[in-house]
Amino acid sequence: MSQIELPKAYNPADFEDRLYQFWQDNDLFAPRGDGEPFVVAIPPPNVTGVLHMGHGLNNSLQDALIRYWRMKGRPTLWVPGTDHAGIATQQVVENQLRKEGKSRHDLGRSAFVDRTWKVKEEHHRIISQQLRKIGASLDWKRERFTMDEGLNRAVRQVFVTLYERGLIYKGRYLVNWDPEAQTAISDDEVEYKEVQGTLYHIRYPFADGSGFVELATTRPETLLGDVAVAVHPTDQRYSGLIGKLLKLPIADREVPLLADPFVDKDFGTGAVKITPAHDPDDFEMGRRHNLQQINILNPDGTLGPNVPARYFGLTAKVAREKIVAELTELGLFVDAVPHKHQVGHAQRSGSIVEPYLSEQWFVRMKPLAEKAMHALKTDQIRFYPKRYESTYTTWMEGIRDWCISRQLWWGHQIPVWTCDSCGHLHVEMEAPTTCEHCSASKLTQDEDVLDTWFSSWLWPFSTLGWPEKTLDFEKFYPTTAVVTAYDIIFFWVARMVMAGMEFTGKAPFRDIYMTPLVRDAKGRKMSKSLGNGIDPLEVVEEFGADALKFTMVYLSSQGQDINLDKDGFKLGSKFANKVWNASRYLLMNIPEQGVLPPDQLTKNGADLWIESRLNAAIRAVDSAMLAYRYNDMGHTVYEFFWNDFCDWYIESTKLELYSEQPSRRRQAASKLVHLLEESLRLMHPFLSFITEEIYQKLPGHALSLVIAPYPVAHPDRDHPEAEAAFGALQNLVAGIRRVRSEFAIDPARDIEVVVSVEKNFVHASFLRENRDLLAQFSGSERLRFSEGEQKPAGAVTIVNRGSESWVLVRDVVDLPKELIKLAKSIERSKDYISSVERKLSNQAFVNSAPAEVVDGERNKLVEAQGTLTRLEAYQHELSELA
RNA sequence: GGACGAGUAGCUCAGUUGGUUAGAGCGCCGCCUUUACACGGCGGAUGUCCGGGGUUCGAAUCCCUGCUCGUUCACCA
Repeated sequence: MSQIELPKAYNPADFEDRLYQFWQDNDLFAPRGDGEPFVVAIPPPNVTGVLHMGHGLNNSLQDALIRYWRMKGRPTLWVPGTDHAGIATQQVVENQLRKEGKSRHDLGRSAFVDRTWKVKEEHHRIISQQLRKIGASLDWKRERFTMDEGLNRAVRQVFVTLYERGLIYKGRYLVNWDPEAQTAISDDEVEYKEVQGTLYHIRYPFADGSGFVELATTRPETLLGDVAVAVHPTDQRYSGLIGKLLKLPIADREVPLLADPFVDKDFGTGAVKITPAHDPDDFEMGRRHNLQQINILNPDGTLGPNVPARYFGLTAKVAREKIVAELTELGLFVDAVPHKHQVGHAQRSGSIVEPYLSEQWFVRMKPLAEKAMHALKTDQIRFYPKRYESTYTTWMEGIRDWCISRQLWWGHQIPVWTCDSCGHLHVEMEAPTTCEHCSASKLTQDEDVLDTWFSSWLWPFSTLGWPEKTLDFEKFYPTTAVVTAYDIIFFWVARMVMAGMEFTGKAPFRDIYMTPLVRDAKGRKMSKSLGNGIDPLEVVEEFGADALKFTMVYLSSQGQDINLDKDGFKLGSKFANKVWNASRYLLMNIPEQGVLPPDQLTKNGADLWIESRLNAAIRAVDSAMLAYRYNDMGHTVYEFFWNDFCDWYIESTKLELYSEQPSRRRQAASKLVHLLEESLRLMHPFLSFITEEIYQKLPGHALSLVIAPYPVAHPDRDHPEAEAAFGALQNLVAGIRRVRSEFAIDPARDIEVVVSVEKNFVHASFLRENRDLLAQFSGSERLRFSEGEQKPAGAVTIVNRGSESWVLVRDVVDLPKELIKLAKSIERSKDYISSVERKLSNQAFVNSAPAEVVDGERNKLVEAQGTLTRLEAYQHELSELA
């Protein structure tokens, strides 16, 4: 029969690239057809680097989703794109320059930006290549970049609109300052880490020489910016002293002692120094008391203006030591005690964040957050898993204004122009040529750029053409789902909902699936510094893209992080290998007279059983998809294909496949081909390349699996009775196999088995009809059914529900061993029976449990008692022998 | 300090509304190179479902409590 050959070894590298090219050449990733679209905008990777395993996971999961819905027939679109990643990308270029001994200022803004574009191009090329390698079915014609012309327009439009709505303002505030990147960053870009610091106790003398106030601080160097000392108004220790002046050492200023209820009486000495320009709390307190703000830092974090000359240019660390030394000399230093506290670090550069006074642009977030909360309350968005709702809500409730200006060159320059003559502000889409106020023609654009997230938060609609009313926007917005890691809820997900609600009046997507995080085998976060990351491309090279995707799907449960080393991908690779080999086997048995159409197939018990199992698998995948339960999808197809289809169904057909009669061979082979074809469609979202490669070899195949219909569960293929009957057959076979294994009977040796079935056992006739199958599976050509005969002496007895089987292995029976095992089985059986009996004799159970549960227990009891009877008879017989 | 999550087989973890004699993958043990697959087949062993209470006819599953880990948010100098 052998007609079609597949290479003996599964080698994904042989066909993956070719197939991806084929898919692209035929434009199969473009949305097609009518109906409700299914749309996902890719979380745009940063053009700073290359893809890491987080992308591997995330894009594998999206691809499975996209391919499934595409096969389901919905117009399906997955929009590709990348993010310019302001600080990160600028840093890459600055690091390059540093190696060349230059700074960005040596190049100048425009040359620097040009150079950054080149870095962008290079990384972009790699990233898009990588996404193709892992098989991501993105519609590349629609690819976008956060700084392409269309998105620039969207960004400007949003800035101008927010400004006009009074939601953007400029102001001089204390912001988080990254002294390394020398830019402001938002609150969300600050990561607090616990650091072992020191609490310094120091004294400030009263100006009139009447003693001193002792206070505690972790940052003595900020003394140079102090403008007051505060205590709690009801603090007895300081009553009567409020309002007196203190002489600030070193800085030689006089500062007042104030009362403010914010101060905690129980911390330190109950007195706190106030540095409004360098501490958020002090900033607030300074405003309440109308205090001066004295900035003492340069943009690079060294001490700068407003400090004594000997402190100029010192780093905070050095200045701190110097201050402590000077205070000691002055006799004002009391003590230094170890103190753990939280210190903010910049997410990107890792440097310690300085609260820093500067003029920045902010977005007023409360009104936006309210709309975004409304979207959740009205079920316009749904989180999977649901518990992330509270993360979202909590953040929205505590929202603070968003500092959006960055002192960088790489990014969207702020669309604000100031008139050189009169200082009038113009917030416009395009550069104005004359001042609307004084008609002067010289205007200067704000030098700063916008936070990267100010373009990312528009992603679901800006990529579809907004603010233009494009066909894509009309048809594909709002999108359906966003798939991303949970650590990005604040930065991206929440803000996208805000932007969607504010600018389009709609939530930008309905479903929010939070992926797990990939960690290393020890559960640590993968990071460059630890060197424990896994390169998804290496996984593709070693195991194939299908192995990558299948493993990721199989291991992604609801919200549980995945611990994995590279060997973990063997899971997917072994499964793909299994699919390969089973398919190879079936392909070499394609009937030479051609595959029979489904309506000419005659179905036996095993056929009905596998059909029913397939139906169940399809339903399980369908419901798992709706709930984003990836691991369920993976387990379902794995178990269906491997356990049901390969281990039982294919094995069951061998009898037919090797039959003397060509018609029987053709029947069996045809059924197998149809089932294989349907299985390939079932598995295509999870094993895209291998299923396509095999599908392309099937007789009568269509253009591609990518656009083939996903299998549908047909009620007329449900056969619960066939499933139960086949289950009984499987149990019987397992029993015989166990005996074979336990008695170490050579698999090649034919044994004699006699099966005695209870007359009224529901599956009695099924078992009899499938004698040949039982014989085949149990390796017993001579297997027969007893016709009222007695059990032959010395046979091993296998007790099943509704039957017992006698295996004639007189010579090899190890009586003592067999008796021990039997005793164990009997004990277990008795325990079980008594537990069921207890249940059934409990009136409360019988009365309150549902009838079907009670009936189920009754049936179990009857069966178990039958089983026990047979076990005991066997035991009796064995003891006679012994 | 708050919130959330986790604690189930040697390891990594499933276990959806309470009702299975508690499962998977890997690992381990035994047999088998049976004409698709040794990345295989067949069989096997291993669990006070973290501890303690409670609700219920019935709890790995619900409630309370304790312990241990993790994540995240938080202005305490």
